[in-house]
Amino acid sequence: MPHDPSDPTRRIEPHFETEAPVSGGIAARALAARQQAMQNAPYLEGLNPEQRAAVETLEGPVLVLAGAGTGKTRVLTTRIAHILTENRAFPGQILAVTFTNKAAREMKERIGHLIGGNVEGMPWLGTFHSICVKILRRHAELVGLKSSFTILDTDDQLRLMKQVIQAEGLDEKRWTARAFASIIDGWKNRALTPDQLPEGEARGFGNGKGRKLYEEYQDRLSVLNAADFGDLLLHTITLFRKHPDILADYQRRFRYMLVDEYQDTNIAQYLWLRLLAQGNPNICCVGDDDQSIYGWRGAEVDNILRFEHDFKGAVVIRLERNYRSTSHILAAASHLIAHNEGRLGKTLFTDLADPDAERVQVANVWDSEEEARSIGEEIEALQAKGHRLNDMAILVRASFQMREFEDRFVTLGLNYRVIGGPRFYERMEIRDAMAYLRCVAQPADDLAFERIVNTPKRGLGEATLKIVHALARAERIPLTEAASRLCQTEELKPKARTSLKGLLSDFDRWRGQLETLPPGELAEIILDESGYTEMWRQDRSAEAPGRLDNLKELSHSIGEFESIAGFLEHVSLVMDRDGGPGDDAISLMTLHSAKGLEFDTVFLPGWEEGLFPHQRALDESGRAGLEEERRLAYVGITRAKRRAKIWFASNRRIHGLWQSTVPSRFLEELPEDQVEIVEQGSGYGGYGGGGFGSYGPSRFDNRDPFRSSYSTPGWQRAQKARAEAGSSGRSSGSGFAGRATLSERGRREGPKTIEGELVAKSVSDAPSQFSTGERVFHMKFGYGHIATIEGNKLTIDFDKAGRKRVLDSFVERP
DNA sequence: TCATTGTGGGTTTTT
DNA sequence: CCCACAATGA
Repeated sequence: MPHDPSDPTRRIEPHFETEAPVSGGIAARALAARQQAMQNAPYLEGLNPEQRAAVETLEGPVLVLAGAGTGKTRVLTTRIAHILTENRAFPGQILAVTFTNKAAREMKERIGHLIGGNVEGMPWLGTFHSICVKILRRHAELVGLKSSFTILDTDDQLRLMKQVIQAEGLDEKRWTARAFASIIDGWKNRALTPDQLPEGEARGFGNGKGRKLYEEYQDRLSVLNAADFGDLLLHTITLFRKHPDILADYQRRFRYMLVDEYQDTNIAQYLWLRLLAQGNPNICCVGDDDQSIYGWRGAEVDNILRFEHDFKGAVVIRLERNYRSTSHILAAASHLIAHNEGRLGKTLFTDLADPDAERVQVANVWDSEEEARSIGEEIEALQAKGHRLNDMAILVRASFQMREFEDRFVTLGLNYRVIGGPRFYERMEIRDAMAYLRCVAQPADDLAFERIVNTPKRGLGEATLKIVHALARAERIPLTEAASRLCQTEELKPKARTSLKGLLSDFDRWRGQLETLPPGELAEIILDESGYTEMWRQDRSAEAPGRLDNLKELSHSIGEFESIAGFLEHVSLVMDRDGGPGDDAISLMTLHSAKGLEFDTVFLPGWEEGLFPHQRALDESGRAGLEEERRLAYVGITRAKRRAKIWFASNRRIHGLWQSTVPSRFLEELPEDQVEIVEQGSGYGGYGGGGFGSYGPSRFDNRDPFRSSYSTPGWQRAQKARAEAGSSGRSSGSGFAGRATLSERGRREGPKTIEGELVAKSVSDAPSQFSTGERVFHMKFGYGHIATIEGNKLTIDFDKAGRKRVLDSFVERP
């Protein structure tokens, strides 16, 4: 631990040596410290009594049940500040675990603010995984790895599993690598090593070969000196179990333990925590059982439900005072979540009286298209009243729902931002580039080698690779090693041999530059000399320029690291997405990725049976699945600070087929008093209007006279036709608001907008007047080049705004 | 080695 | 319906 006197954290360190004070006058000392803290601990000010209790109850197990918006992070960070200020422990004696890097970063930052200094001295604040890596690097040999082990990403895992499945001679279609990956994941989430698998489960996969495959996979990992994400926890648990001395060491070290988002822990994480807490009961878990939405990836709500049972003498503190939302929103959310049985029970409340507060709104639309249109109108109306797009979000259940909104926003010229989705480090070109770097920095990295050996094409196809593989496996040596041996022999075709030789000597040359060149520069050299950048420059496809940009960005960010190795370590654990708030834009994301965020206005579309709650959750997990879906709804509503607006459509296209839908049961579970049923301003004619305004057993029933009795495909087609006729008809009748906004922007005259929409529907395959590559101008997005054309829909790479899909009627030649 | 056709699957995602 | 991926043929 650093003891630099200039280090600002220095002044918060205790006066004692390595052991924290546990005995001898502790009571007196604690009292004195507390009194001092009460007097001059600004960080305690403004905490409500429950928060304060959560901060000050330092000894023994504590469960803080922190409802949405009740100041959970504040409690966690203040608690750490409190431990430090009261001299209960060194920074290095506090273990604080989070799930995401983002959460860890935020905590570090906020602690820094609280105690006024940096928190470099908190080495054990991080994600479960990063802390495990830290531990494993020290004791790697004890779990069959070398300290330099690499961490595989999902892509590498899949390829490895595929090899294992092939090696066992199984049918790859019947037993896919993907399925195997999720099964192994499940095993690792429950901390099951191959020998611990229950017989039934072991037989369930791969014609009864499950255990064998798992063993093989683990074996391959260890030969590669690699670990997957699950291994990081699993190996640490194994380490702790097999080496009580090492465990005792960590138990002694961690005087205080804090866990964020405890409701998201899986069994392995729970066991990991329990092992550490056995030596020292000062564990504080913070979480909200009502926000447990990750059961499908191994999270055990039971962990939080059973806390008092698992940690004897636990104190449970409930944070129910909400600082985020209006009372209407809280009432709606509370009412809904009260329908869950498996919960510890909390009721959120707020003291903030807000006479202008809007009730939660529920609106019905004919189909998803009208849903998008109507939400678009609401957004524009709010915008006109001075609300910023940054303060609004659309939260969907499934990502396919996003497309309709994107299309709509593009037509409206409304700035939007999709949160989530494929991340920077998951893009193909970035993975390829990183594979090159891995080959150079880690010569034994077979997976990286395989990935790029023939990218760009250099005549090293399957045939060559097979030979290299055979030798590598026979000799148990890395592929690069096998390749270089083969270059000495006549086994390969001359062409392949020359090419392979060239690649290997490139690797050697770059390795020689590892020490001398700055990492960013070297990365660029590697990508250039390997021909990788050239490959994309030659590529005429629309994505190529973007990929080149990404590569540039990559070598730029490598420049910020000490070494390439340091960069790789960072990336394998910190798969952060880039991009901050940026311009004013509405956020579009799934309910899952909205957890932890908040917005003034939240739009919640798609509340229909089958979609939300999702049919598959019901089918696969029954009541537990339904409850998790309900928690997801709860998360969605509680994201809203001032306005929550829920939509459900009467018809939705599912797998290409139009289906009439039933309103979500969650709508019935909202409290009548806080909810307002809205007739869409966009005019909603006769459809379903009959059921509105009057509450009853099924207040959201559309009363469509046809729905219940007709469900043949032919009838559905007829309904669809009717919907389309209806929608354009409605547009002319009541779509004036939308059109006015458009023409105010000076884009098009009103009628043309409608024409545009009609055109979009009816003659979408008419040839466009534009051609690919042409430079065009768009009112909202500026200049750009046409990437692709489908009918009258253009995909354009804008200079500033990036790639967008727009209707051709909105662009013109410059 | 590449382009085309066929097939299957379609919820949520972090490390 | 639409996308991604795998097998197939030139």
